[in-house]
Amino acid sequence: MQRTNFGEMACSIARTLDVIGEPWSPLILRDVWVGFTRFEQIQADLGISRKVLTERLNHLVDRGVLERRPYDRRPRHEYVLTDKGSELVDMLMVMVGWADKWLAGKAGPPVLYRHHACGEISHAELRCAHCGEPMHADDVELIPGPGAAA
Amino acid sequence: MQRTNFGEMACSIARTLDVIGEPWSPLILRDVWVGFTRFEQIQADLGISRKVLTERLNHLVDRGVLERRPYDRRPRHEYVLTDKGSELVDMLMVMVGWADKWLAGKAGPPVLYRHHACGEISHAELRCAHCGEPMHADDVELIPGPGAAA
DNA sequence: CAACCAGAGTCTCTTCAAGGAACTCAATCT
DNA sequence: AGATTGAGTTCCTTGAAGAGACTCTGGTTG
Repeated sequence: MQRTNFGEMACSIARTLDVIGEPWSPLILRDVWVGFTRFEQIQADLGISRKVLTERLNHLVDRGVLERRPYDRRPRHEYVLTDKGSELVDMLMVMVGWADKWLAGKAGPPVLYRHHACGEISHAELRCAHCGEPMHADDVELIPGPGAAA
Repeated sequence: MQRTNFGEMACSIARTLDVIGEPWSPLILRDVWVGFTRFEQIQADLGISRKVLTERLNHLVDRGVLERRPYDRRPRHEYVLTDKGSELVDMLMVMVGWADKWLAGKAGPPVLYRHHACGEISHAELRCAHCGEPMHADDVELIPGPGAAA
């Protein structure tokens, strides 16, 4: 789908999009996260074309986000999140929080999240890794980093 | 691009993807966030086709993520983030944090973020809105919510 | 006042990805 | 031996992305 090569841009957002920047990839990660780990399960759950699912899984494995793991002597495998992939789930949780606030409508959110540490139904919010205070769009100033374009 | 209608799925991730689920939209939001607010600026910065940029901007305005605002009596406008759009920037900050950790390579991150509250170079991390403890992929249990499919 | 210019699109055409459906292949169950 | 199942492949059609030229509107310049 991507004709443009986002991976080469000197932009961390573009680089992330090079890995999961078309709509199926986040949904595939979600499925693996919640326990749909096999090809047929994911295909049936999402209704994605088998061809596209094959491509996306290969891509995600290539990029080190998923790992293909045999669960039988037969040609049978399941897909599991690597550490790298697991940290992408943070992004999914932010998407969920946003959609639950702005798009859920009268029916309310389809899924709720219980936090193990406190046992409460909650959602994720962004905090500064340094001081712990909230960190949103207007709370930061952008400055060029070492990998900035020349 | 999307042949599949993600907006109708009972999944908050799919609903978010219906709004910004192809690769250009997050980059457009980033541009508006950092101050490229006019059509020509965004087009030149991203190298996106004018046709596609027009489509994406209209879509983002339709969904209430951006607002089209005249800055002259002539047909001249700029695009600004609404509150709804501003909260999507949270997602972009998580993408940035992930790419800076896993994809930046030797050169290091292209952009750094200084947090106004503490003045330090930092990045965003996810905390439970209820107890303030870290909240990642393995820290939550998913349970059906009121808007779950029947 | 005519000519020129800039911003913000629209139109057209080509190429490539998504969707859908049928087919393959290996190993196991009956 | 034949049917079944998981996990893909292959082929075809449709539609979105990309590139570039064209348009339209209201200033600005000579």
